[in-house]
Amino acid sequence: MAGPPRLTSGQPSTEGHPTLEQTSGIPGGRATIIDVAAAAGVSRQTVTRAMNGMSGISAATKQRVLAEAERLAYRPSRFGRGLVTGGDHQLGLVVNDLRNPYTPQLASAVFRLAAEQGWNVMLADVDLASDADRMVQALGAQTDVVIGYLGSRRERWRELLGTVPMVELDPYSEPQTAAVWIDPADAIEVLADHLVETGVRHPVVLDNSAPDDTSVRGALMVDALRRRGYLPDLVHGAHGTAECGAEETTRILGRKRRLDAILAFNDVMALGVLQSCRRAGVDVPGDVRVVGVDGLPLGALVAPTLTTLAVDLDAVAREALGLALGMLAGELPLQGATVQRTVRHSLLLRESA
Amino acid sequence: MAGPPRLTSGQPSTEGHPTLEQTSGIPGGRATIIDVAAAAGVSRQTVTRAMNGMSGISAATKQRVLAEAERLAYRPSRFGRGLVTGGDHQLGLVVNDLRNPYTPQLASAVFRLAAEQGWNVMLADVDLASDADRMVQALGAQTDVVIGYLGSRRERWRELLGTVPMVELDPYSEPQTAAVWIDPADAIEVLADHLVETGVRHPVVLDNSAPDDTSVRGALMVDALRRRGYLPDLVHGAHGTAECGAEETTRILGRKRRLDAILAFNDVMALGVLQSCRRAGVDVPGDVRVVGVDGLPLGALVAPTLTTLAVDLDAVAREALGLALGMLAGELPLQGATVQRTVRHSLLLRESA
DNA sequence: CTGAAAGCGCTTACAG
DNA sequence: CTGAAAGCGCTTACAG
Repeated sequence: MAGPPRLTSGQPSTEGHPTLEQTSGIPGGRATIIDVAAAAGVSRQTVTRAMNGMSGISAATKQRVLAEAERLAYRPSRFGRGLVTGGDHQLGLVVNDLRNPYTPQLASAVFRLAAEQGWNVMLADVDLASDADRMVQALGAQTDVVIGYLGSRRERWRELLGTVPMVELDPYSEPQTAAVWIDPADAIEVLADHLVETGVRHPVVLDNSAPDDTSVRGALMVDALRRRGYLPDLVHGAHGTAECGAEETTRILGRKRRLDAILAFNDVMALGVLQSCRRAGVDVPGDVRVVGVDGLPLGALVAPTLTTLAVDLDAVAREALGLALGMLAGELPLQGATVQRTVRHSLLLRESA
Repeated sequence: MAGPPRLTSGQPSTEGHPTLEQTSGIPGGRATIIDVAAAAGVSRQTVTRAMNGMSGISAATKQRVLAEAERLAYRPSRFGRGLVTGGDHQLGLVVNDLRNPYTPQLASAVFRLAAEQGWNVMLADVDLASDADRMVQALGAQTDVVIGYLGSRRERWRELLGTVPMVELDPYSEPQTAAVWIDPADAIEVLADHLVETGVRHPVVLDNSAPDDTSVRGALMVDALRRRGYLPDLVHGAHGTAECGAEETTRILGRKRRLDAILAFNDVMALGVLQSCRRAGVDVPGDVRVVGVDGLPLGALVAPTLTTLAVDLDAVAREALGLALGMLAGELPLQGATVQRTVRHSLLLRESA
C-alpha cells in the first residue's frame, strides 16, 4: 500500500485556468437561474426542476440544463431559496477558545442536542476571531437565536445582535437577558469540607484573573475556606491555560514552604499544576492536593487523576436550548423580564485530592 | 460577594405567558416588515430605516416603529435581507467528533483563518449528529463551500451537497474532488529509524480500524517496520479513543512478554496506552516506548510527555481554504480535474520514545 | 422626513 | 413536458 500520490502537491495542475467570468461571460461574477435559463433556452422553473431533481422534465432537457449550469458554475442562491422555502433553523453559538478543552466539550453538548431537534449550529470563537464584534454581528445576521459566553462585552453584543434573541451562558453578573447560570457555590462548600476532613492546613487558590481583580469563582473559594478558619492565599494567573497554571505553580512552590493544597480556577490550569508538581518532585496528593473545575474527561487520563468540580454540560445545553426555543416560540419573553436557569457543579473525587 | 441569585432557577417567572400568535395576532406565526409597517401606520422602508438605525427618520416615528416591532416580536428575515445585500461568506466544516481533542484543534485553525478573511463558519459534527445525511445537506444549503472529513461517505455526501464546492480533508483514497492529503509516510520512516537506533526489538502497531481491516496509516507503519527487519504485531482498536487505547494496551501487556514499543494510531489512543502502562507498572520509555500521531498540545501535559508524529494544522487549514477560495473565485476547476495539496507529518520527539 | 416602485434569486401553484 | 405569473421579505435608489 503506497502513500498518497505527490505529483500534484504544491503544484496545482490548473495554472492559467480561466476564471469564472472568462468562461461564462457572466459580468456580475456569479450566474443566476436566469443566466442558466437563457443559456439553455428554457424557462426558470425548468432550470429549477433540473437542479432539484424534480419530475416533469424530459431527460434531454434536464441534461442540457445541467450542462449549462455546470459550464456557468451556477450555484443556487441560499437566500433566494430560503426566502421561499423558509430555510432551516439556525443556532448561533458564541464560545471563547476552541483550544481550551472545555469549549469543545460544551459545543458538542449543544451541537448534539441541536442536531436532534433539526437545528444547525454556527460557531463564533470570539477569542480566535480577529474582529470579534464583526463576527458576532455576522452571527446574528445568519441565525435565529444566539447562545453563548458573552463575558464583559455582553452589552455591546446585545446591541449588535439587534432583534436576535440571546441566551447568555455563565453570566458574570445579573444578566439583562435570558441566561443559564453555572453555579459552583454548593460544590465549593462540599470541597471545602473535604479539605478540612483530609487535614489540609494551607490551601492556595489559583484564580484566573487580572492581578487587581478576582473572579466570582475564586472569591467563592476563598470565602468558603475563610469560613472554615483557613487563611488561603489567592494567586492570580493571567490566562486560564495549562502553561499559566504550571508557571504560577512553579513560582508558588519556590516561595511557600507549607502549602498543601491548590484549588485551580479550571481543569486545564490544574493540569499545569500537576505537571509542575511532578517536575518539582512534589507528590500529589501526598504533599499537595490539587483540585480543578469543569470535570473534563481529560482529567481522568493524567496521573494522578484530577479531582474536580464537575458540571453537567448536557444539562447546560438542555437548559440553554430550552430557553432559546421557548423565546422563539413566543412562550418566553424576548426582552425585559429575564428568565434564568441554574446548573450546579458537583465534587468529583478522583486521585489528586 | 454572593453567588448567583437562585430565586428564578427552575421556576421561570413566565408561566402562562401568551404566545406570539396570541399577542400579535399575526396568523402565520412570524411578523414581517409588512405587519410592522401596517401596525405603525408607515411604509416598509420607514420600518427598514428604524430597524437598521438609518438616517432620514424622525425620532418620534422611529420610536413608534420600534415599539410596534417589539410588540410583534418582529425579526427581519435573514433571507430577505441576504437576497438584497448579498450576505456574508459562509464556510461549512464537516468534522468527526468534537470530543476528540484533534477536532477542535483543526476546527480552531480553520476558524481563525476563515475569520481573518471575513468568513463565517458553520460546523457539522457528523459523529454527534443523529442524522448525518440531513446535517450535511443542511450544511450545503447554508454555505458557499464545504471543507471537511468525509471518510467513506464522501460519494453520498458529494451528491447531497449538489453544486456546493467541496474540499476533502485527509481522503482515504484517491479523491474525486479537491483535497488536502495529510501524509505521515515521511515521518513514519524517520520514526522507524529512530526506533532502530534506540534498540527497539518488538514493536506493536495499535491501529484504529475494524478487525478485518487496516488503516492506511497503520499499514504504512507496519510496512516501514517490516522493511527494517521487524515482525510487528498489528492490533485493531475499534474506537480511536483513550479508553480504547487503554483497554487494548492492558490486553497486549497481559499477553506479550517481549513488547518494547507501541505505535498508536493517534495521540488520544496513545494517552490511553500511557495510562495503562502506568497502571501496570510498566515504565515508559524504559520498558516500552510509546508514540502517537497528531501532535496535540495535550501530549506535552502528561508524564512522560508524548512523542508523536505532528501535523501542522494551520498549514492544513491554509491549504484547504486556499483550494476552497480558489474554486469559488473560478481560478480552480469545481469538478472533473481534481486539485490536491499535501501536508506532511513530522516526528516530534518528547519523552515517551 | 416619508413613500411608491423596482428588484434581489428562487420556488410554488396554475395553465397549457 | 413546459412556461407565464405571482410572491417569498427585504433594501436600494428615486421622487416628493
